[in-house]
Amino acid sequence: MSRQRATRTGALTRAFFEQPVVDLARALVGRQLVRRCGAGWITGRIVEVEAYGGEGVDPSAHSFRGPTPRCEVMFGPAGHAYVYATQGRCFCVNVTAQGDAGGKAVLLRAVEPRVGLELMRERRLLRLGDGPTRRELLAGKDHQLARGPGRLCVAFGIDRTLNTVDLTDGDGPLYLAAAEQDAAPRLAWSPRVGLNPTSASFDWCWRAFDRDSKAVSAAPGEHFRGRRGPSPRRCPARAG
DNA sequence: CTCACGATCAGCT
DNA sequence: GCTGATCGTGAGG
Repeated sequence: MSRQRATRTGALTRAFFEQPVVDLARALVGRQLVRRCGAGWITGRIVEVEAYGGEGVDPSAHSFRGPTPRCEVMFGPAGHAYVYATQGRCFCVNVTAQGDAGGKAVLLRAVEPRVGLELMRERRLLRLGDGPTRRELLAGKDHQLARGPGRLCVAFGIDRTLNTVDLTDGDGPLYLAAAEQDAAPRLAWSPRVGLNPTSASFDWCWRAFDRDSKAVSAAPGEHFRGRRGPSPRRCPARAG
């Protein structure tokens, strides 16, 4: 899978992103997310993602009913950022997949911090009151800095101004780079987080995560009010 | 216009 | 571990 040529900055090339969306999801786990901040950098290792199947395929994709001003970028070329505000409080960042097929993208759900921890901590703390979450970060639980799609965007300074940016541009504000040399993650697959467990698409195991990372976020069904989903083991583990 | 929605935090049990 | 408050956008009346 490492036939992608590294550029000067190590940015992944367009061909990498032009894969079927579930394949792209699999391939993204273990790669590095790189955020340029002025003279400095923030980087981390992607440990959890979700594939979204696009127009007419996936009822939980923003693109299901076709392009809207919000999700338009999902209908463009592969390898661009789709950043949206989830009901106000947070942003989420997605990576667009094969551009000709209509609205397919991979949501980045969690990252293990590598470089720029101080800046990430500063950004997270800026938005917190004096509660348990603040105390956790001050106690050195760095795996919590970018655990979850909204927290990831806060830690990396990702907001709607980065919507549509080209993630293959190693000179840009945000891009994706090759994995560290050691890291072939042990992958597991599960239903996506936050779906109603009674919905048909709950059975699609389109969430991929690194079984060995503490930075992986919620279990499937955890955020769905009032009900617990079936165990992830119900999903056949797919070959990594 | 109203309504539903998802991720997070704080506060409580 | 659970619950309520909160926010911006899209969809429906």
